[in-house]
Amino acid sequence: MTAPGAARHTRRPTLEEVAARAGVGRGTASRVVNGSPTVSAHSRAAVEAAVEELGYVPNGSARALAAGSTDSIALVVPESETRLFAEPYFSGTVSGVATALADTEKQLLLTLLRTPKERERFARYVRARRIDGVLLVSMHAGDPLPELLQQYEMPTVLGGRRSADEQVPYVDCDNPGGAEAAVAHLLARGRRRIATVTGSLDLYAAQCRLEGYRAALRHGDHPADPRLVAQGDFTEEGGRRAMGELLERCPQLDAVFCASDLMASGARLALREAGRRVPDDVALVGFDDSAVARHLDPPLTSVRQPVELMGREMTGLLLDQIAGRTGESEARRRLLPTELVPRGSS
Amino acid sequence: MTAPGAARHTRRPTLEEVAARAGVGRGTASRVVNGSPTVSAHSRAAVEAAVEELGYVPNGSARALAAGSTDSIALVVPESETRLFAEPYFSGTVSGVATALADTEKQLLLTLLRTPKERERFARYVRARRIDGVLLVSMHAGDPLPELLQQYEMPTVLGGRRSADEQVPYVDCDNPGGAEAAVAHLLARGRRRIATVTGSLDLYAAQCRLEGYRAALRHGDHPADPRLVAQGDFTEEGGRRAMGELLERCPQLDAVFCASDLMASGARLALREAGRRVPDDVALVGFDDSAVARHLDPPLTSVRQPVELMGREMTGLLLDQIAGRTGESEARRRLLPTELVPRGSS
DNA sequence: ATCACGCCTGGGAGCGCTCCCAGTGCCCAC
DNA sequence: GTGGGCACTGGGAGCGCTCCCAGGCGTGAT
Repeated sequence: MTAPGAARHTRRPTLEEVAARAGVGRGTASRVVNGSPTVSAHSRAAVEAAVEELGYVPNGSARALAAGSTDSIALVVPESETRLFAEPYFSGTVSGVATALADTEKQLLLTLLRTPKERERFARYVRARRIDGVLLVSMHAGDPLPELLQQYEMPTVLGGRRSADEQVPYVDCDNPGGAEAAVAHLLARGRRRIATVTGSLDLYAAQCRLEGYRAALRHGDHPADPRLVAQGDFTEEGGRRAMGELLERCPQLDAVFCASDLMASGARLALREAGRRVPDDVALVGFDDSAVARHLDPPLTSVRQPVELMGREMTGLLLDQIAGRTGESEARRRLLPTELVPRGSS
Repeated sequence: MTAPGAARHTRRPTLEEVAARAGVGRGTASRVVNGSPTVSAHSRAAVEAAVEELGYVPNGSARALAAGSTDSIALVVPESETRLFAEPYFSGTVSGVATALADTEKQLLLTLLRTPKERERFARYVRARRIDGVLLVSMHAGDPLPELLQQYEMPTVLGGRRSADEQVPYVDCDNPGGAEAAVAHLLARGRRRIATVTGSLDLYAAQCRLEGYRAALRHGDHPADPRLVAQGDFTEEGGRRAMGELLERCPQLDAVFCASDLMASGARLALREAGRRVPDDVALVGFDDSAVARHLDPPLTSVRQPVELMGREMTGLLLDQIAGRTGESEARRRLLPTELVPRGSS
């Protein structure tokens, strides 16, 4: 955080003034400030000195207007901030994005869309070209925002698809594979009556995890019993309630795969209330590998998503798009692997 | 989220084009768009129709350049995103700020400052006048950022003071009072050997809560025993470790006031490991009244901060500052009350 | 000497808005 | 009939930058 000594003007200096002081033209000054190579060493030094003495910082609005780019991108979360802050997925993504942006001049804006009013305002913000690109995270199946952004010709990357044939560039992780690995792991441990608590099924990720659960059973030549499937909503309370239903419907179940750690934590509560021991009576597996998983008693086996990496990849795709480096469609979507982390709960 | 039908141009329309279509001058068109009252009903209608037909949205950069304001404010968190997301304080603040901004045209930018590099970039962003004001949350005692922003003449409001004689406008809550109420409550319940786990003492809030603890003991004519004070760091693990120290130093303690719920949760773990029952053997009180408090077993008595309200107040002060409505110094700082929420742990 | 070519350079022409001033037209009072 | 006031309007002059074109000046080939 540098605070140039000479910067105590009320009016901030303009490029013109820098140029005058350096004894060069405005064009040359601009070239130096923007690192153009076609400037003589002499002029460059003079301008750099003037910039330093005057404490010059280019005016962002003017630059944006003239050049047509704002040097900022938005990370948009169409959720109440409660969920945002509860889930490790978001924090990891933010971290990855910030890391990828670290050696750019681009600024990250984190925007919550909680109400229709906020959505509308954001739409206006986009149309007013206040940002260069948008990262959309955790979009629900029918959400029209991505298409709206495309219509406005705003570069966009999704974190998580909305459906199998997502048209907008995206980064996603192998949800079915992760879920399948988790359930296969339970089968390998000799569990036979394996239940699942799903997430809100209007999220494609939740559907995929359910699909992975079913695939594992299929591949293990195991009958799928619809009574062993209960719907949660990615909250702890939802997990608890769903687990309660499962215990009522199928008291003899011996394992549960939950589509998120938070729900697994809720399920753990319900199991405790019902007097079931984990993992002795019932094995438990979650998804996300969040802090919750490590803090549970016993520690929760979980499926790790490479959230940080996803954030970085999303940023990469977006920067490509902004720069016009839009390769073939292959390069506009990315699928990252998940990994099972076995712990005491299974 | 409106998507005007006629908006399918590649080039977005300018004010000039709107004016031409409406058959008025640029000035009149601008007046209508900005809601100036001195426009005839006829012109207004014509311009509004043209805006609708063309799908006109004013260009933010041009507006910012001409008018000198960007219609966006930043909420800055100088912490790793891990802490940001773990603490209810932040989520409440974000919510309050967003609410206060809801019927403004201002956009909220959430910015993390994790590294010196990011701080520098943010400083440049501020100097480039990309935002109209800054909300700073959770600043450590010696942090120079607020002074830097003042030097850049950027309107600023702090969420939480850095010291007793904070010069920058701020909103804070009554930390000493809350802590004192918590400890007085423990005394009233007949506890006699009351320990405390403090937060990182480079945060003024942590010092205040410790001060409140001491004041309560003083007012209760109770000796203060330095062995009953252990330093934590606002994390769960820190709370656990501090509690361990306390149990070792003073096995006979019968109550603990923790400066945050997260630390109380860690303390709970340490107590359980040591075979102490809550509240029978040791009463436990936290601070924040977060979700953690309600989920603990038994539910945690805690001190509620009006976080949402704090966010709203901060925003109010900032908007006043931006609009130049800076009243006397009284109006530039605000202290909000805390409230004890008794639950099963005490 | 002449010309062509490269390297640098200055500054005009915008970018799309807001601000403001000088009108224009109209109505009412004298 | 004249003057003053009011309601509304058009468009010039910027805001501070980037883009780009025309030109100056040296160098080497002809």
